[in-house]
Amino acid sequence: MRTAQLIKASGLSKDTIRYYEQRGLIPEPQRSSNNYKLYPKSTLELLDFIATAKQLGFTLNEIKNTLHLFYDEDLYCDSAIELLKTKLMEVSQVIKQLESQKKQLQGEIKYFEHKKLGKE
Amino acid sequence: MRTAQLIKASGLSKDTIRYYEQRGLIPEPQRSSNNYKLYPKSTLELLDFIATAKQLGFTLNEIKNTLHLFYDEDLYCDSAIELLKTKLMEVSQVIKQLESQKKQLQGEIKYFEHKKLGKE
DNA sequence: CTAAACTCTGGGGTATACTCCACGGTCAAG
DNA sequence: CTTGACCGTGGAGTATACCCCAGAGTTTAG
Repeated sequence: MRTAQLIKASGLSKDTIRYYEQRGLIPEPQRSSNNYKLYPKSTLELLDFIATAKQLGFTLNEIKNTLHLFYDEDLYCDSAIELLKTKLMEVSQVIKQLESQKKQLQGEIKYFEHKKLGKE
Repeated sequence: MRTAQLIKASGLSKDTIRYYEQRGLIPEPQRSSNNYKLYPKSTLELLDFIATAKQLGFTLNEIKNTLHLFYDEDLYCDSAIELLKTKLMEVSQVIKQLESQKKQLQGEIKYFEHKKLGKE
């Protein structure tokens, strides 16, 4: 498929696709005689894989290091599980930090509300 | 106080302080005859204010727009409360997103663990 | 045949919060 | 008087994930 089709099918912009190419997330496509890019179907699946991984909180770099899971998914349940668990811990960690931040914010709000009462 | 003292007292690097100056978060200090910077005490308090606001999740831009609260704190309980509540909602929102992300991750892990069992 | 649509490339810009480097002036100690 | 600590400046670099623009070739519809 050509660029336009891939754009439509993936929902990504040309620049994003190009960027992924430059970053080595998707393979360099073949070219037709006029130098237009010709993507194999697998690229679309790969873009979906990337989108999913992004949703799960993986960065493009992390995804790049995980591409073997896409190409050889069946062989690497263990690595996949490990990666997912690591990311799960990271996410949980961030949530914890944010929860603490939330508490601090609530504390500050109380402080100012109290102060305000004192003034009235 | 001179730069070195402010660095020690605030725990920030010279570059960070300079950056805050450039961004307009702290006022341009006076200069001694040799062109050395001379910070008033208030700058240190201001840096503490900034540090607190950062901890609460405010960006430098947001903090900059909030500086009147530092300079005139008593007069603006309402604005402070409003800002804090807005930020609280933002943080809560991010937490929600992360919670959903966490669930997705747990789902993926289950999927791969199930798959793994099927193979054994 | 021409204008519009499609495609390619290189390169710059965005936002965030700094860090680091190099060059040069200034000041205190020995 | 020299050496090292201190101070100042401008400007580049970092990481992330793109977006936007301009210039130029290609193809398709009318």
